[in-house]
Amino acid sequence: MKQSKDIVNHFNINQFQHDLISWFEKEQRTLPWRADQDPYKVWVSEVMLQQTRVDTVIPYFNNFIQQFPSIESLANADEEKVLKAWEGLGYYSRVRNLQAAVKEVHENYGGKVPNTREEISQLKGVGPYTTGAVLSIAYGVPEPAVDGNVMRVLSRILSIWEDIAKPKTRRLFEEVVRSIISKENPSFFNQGLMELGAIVCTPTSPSCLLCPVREHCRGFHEGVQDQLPVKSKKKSSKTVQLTASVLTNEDGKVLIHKRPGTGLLANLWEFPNVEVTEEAGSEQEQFLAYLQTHYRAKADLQKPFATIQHVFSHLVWNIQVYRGTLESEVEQTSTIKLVDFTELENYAFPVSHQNILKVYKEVESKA
DNA sequence: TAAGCGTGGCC
DNA sequence: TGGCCAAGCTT
Repeated sequence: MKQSKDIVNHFNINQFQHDLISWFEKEQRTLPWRADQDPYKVWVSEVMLQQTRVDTVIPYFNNFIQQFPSIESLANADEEKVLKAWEGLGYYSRVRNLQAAVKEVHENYGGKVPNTREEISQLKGVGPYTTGAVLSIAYGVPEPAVDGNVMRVLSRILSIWEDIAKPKTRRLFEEVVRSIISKENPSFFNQGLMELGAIVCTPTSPSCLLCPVREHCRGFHEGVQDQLPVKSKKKSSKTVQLTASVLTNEDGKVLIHKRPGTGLLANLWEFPNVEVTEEAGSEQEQFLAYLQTHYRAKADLQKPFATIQHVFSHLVWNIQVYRGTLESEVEQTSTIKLVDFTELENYAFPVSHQNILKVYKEVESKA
């Protein structure tokens, strides 16, 4: 691994800072979280933007801030409503961690987001990137905020060939940023690097001819910008077979289940479902046995009305979906509910189960 | 360190 | 169309 000192040797730091920040001042996009530097709003936006596109985040951010405009309002909010506000955004542990961290700020920091690396980085869900982003953008502290954009942009500008998929490489880039960040305007420096990655120095086909820091770019001068950054591929995902059902009782109410508080889609609601295997008898038999043990419910299953595939980042669900009628009473608990269809909108569902409901309604309307 | 953790858009 | 990608964090 190279040393960051060697990497920035002969690099015109002052001119680079000036060119980058001037460009950002002129060309930055108008985004809702840039209206002010309220540390809480900066924080919320940074958490939402983790692994998520700007265009996707914008409506979620506006709605979330409208519902929970302050540290106090989010600290006191019902978790069910918080999850509902995050529904469809993915990586749901982000928002459970955010609320837990906001509660800590409310209780232990007088409702003020801490402004030191030591304090803020210890909050739940606040890692190295978010620490640097909030410190630099909200408080003007010259800390690195190294995300995928920054690694791509700097790997090209400085011709760095380390594998950016490795955790160790992020730490190298943090060292590099520490050695070139503007002490006068760390906010615009960090945001400028990210903005450049988002609209000019894109993953494929970077617009080098429009780049404000082209003169500083070793990758461009060497004609290797398309080979950078180096990023190893991750393993392909597994496929899981699931059987699920929309089960209604004689009152027309539907059975829903709350997922466990840890792991995939934690604390979200779903229609009853179980993983089925080749060996353990027919798919339908396995599902009926599951209903008996998990819900103490008997049901009359019709034929599957849909096959839904849902692709996650690390796995694929193939879901056979049955329509069915409950033939016994179901005891309701904190994780098992019988609700009217019109009430489903009060519960947060993963997209896969939103799709189950959508197809179910389409089939019902035709019948 | 590697794997788990969502979703939608893009070509 | 399936793989890749997008302002990462936790364990």
